[in-house]
Amino acid sequence: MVLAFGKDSATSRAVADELKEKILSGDYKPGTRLVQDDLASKFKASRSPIREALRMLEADGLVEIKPHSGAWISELNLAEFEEMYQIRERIEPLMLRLSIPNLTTKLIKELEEVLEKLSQAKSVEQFLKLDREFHLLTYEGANTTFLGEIVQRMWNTTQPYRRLYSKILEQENFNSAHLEHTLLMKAIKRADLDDAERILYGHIRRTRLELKNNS
Amino acid sequence: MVLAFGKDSATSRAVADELKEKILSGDYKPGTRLVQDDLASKFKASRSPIREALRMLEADGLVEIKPHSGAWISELNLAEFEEMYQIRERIEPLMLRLSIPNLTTKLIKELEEVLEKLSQAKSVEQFLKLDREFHLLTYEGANTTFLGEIVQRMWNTTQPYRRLYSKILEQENFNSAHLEHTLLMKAIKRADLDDAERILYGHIRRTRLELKNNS
DNA sequence: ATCCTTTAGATTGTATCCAATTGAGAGGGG
DNA sequence: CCCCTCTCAATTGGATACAATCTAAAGGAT
Repeated sequence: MVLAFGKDSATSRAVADELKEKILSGDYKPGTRLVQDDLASKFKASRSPIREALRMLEADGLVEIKPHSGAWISELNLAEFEEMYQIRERIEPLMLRLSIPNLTTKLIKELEEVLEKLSQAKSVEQFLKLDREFHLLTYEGANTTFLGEIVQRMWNTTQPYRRLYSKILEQENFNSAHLEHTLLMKAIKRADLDDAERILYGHIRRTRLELKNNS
Repeated sequence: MVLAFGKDSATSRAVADELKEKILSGDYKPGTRLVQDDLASKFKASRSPIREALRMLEADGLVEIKPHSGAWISELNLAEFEEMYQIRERIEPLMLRLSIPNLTTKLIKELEEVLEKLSQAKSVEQFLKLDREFHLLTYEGANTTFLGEIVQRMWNTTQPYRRLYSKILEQENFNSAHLEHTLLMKAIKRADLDDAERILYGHIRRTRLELKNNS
């Protein structure tokens, strides 16, 4: 074992975390085959922890395992991407509702700073990173067991594709996004649960439809 | 939605399926510790496939694994149970909307038969079984990749608790449920997506609130 | 040339052995 | 009497060896 980074010293967890990083950052691309022996030698471990790591990534939706055949980094077609967004439309507003009452002033200040940076983002890469940070921060107050996991999994698996599809979106989209983010911020600050839900729903929905129309 | 009882010959999958059955049927109860050696001798296999099976069950939300410590059958407290229902309120109406346009006449006939049996159910056990069958059948037309998995996972992890909590519900609850089921059936038959969504949302929500008030 | 069958190599699945970690109980100090 | 530390048995995590299975290329028949 060479890594020993994650929170528990288990090698399998460390391998899973490292692979996750590489997939989310776009380093490993969807459709890539993951061969256990290769990973084992790359991480200087045996295949046992590698296999466990692959199972963990499967649970995160990042990897697909076909029995007796192999493991591949999950691929989404446009229909599946749309499905994810439809699910997000329904559950992220709920998560936001559960979160807002528990947001501390410190978190709200942080949110405003991220929003400010987001409004000045120049590259697509930077926009994606800050957009993710902003939205996940708004959920920080939600004291949930399962919803947070589901939401995070959605963001994870769609991540490489947001990067891909962002390039086909017009500047106009980013303008709309900024306006919606600003409205969302205001609704959060006055703790208007219904309004916040509605704005977020519209925000995700609009993005989904723009993607559909531009593809 | 395809129920896809995995038909790959891997023993790890077989073990996972068998354990899943036992947990869902209430044979193995939440909180029970699963010791790898015991399972290995029980299934007459080595620990390797057992460990893989446990990882699969973890992905299904049926088991929790603590590093270097062990695996336990997932437990839900009331708050978590409520959270699950809140999630279901949001996503099952979506799944129903996606399903209805693709429901065949054969499926609708089947639905009506289940509904008829459901209205005559005498025992709690029978009611639970038929209720599950009815609802999951209404989703059969949904041609989804992820939503079906999420929904099924929700039904799975809450299963032992529906059995538990059903006993504290009044007869009145079952009457309401029957009326709602009938309304839902009608909405499905006339393919009224909005109405079907609304009825299902209310159905799940009412159940959640009744549980909250009676606990 | 195309399709089917065969077969060898690569890869995944399982068994077994050893190492690392946990946690419960014994024993000593406050 | 309580609490803290230490030790050891039980259990999980990882490495290695071997078996089962899949895949793709080669060869033969139509």
